Amino acid sequence: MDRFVSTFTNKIDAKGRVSIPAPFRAVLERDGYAGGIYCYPSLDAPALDAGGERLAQKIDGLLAGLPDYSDERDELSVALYGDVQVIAIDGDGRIVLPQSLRSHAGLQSEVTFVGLGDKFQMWAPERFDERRRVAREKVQEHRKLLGRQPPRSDGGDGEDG
Amino acid sequence: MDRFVSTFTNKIDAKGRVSIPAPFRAVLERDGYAGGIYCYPSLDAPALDAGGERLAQKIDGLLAGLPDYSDERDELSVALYGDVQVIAIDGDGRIVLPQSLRSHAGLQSEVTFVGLGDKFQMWAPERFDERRRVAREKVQEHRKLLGRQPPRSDGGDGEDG
DNA sequence: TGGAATTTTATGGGCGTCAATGGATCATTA
DNA sequence: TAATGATCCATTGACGCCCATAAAATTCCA
Repeated sequence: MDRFVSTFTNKIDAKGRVSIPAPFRAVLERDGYAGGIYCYPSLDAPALDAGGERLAQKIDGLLAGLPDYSDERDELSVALYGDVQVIAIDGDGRIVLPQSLRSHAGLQSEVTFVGLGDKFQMWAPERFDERRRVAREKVQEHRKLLGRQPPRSDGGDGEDG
Repeated sequence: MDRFVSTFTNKIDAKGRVSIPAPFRAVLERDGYAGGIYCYPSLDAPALDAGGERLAQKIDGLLAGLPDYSDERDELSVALYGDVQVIAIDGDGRIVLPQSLRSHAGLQSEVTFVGLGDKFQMWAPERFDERRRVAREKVQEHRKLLGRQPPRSDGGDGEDG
């Protein structure tokens, strides 16, 4: 299993250090950890996106499809690479987030790590709670669209919620 | 195809551990147990939903159709993954539920495990009794509509811890 | 068929390990 | 030398792992 899953909340200490949850570290190592994680402000949320080598390769893959020196490629590479920071993990599994990233996510004393499969996000706990509320509503909508079919002989997905 | 069926009630011990009913464990193992069960708050009930790899694949399947780095994917993956916790099963078939999940379901000293086919739910026994009572009434109404009478005297349905 | 022996389960507790956190020491550089 | 950052060390609390016990179910045998 080499996907980021589950959520964890850790503290930021007086020096600005945060422990990356051990399960996430394990994923990063298996992913081919190369000295640092890739971290950037989420495009559509007050949070930070982060990941390892696989995430970096995915970003590369998106650019690969576009012709060199096209406007799209320039714009997209600025959007994708422009704010990316490579952050080192210390011997105890901790990172220090630069001020610019911290302010984007409004991080104060705690960080909630949210596994999203190929990458993970870092949130201020309060903001994540709010987002989660919204997210649950959206899932309910999807559930109405996808699930909730009359039970077939197969049984299928009761999806009772 | 192995499915989660029946209900069982087990105790939460002083360390917060609960035994997963042996029949459910058997289903999880045949399902390709990979180190933990996937668990999240039920969307429309004071309970927890849980399952094994098959449930995880269902969640992944919802995301599979969406392009990487689209807004939809980001939002939906937060929605789907955000609440999910991966919970390890110890050598004796027990799990420890995080505080956040316990409070959603109001779990105190006992947990009622309810099989729902592809997944199962965890309830506080009192709350599940209430839910079951409502469900039975609805079933009775259906029977009347279908012109069938309950064949047996029916009483409690055993199956408890 | 009935009862004894054996296996499976649920539950409780002890203990060692590891992760998270805080603090100290050392290096680096302005 | 002061300040900043990086590496190392220490504590503590949680968690994983092991064993013990009792109850229940299952198997086995007379």
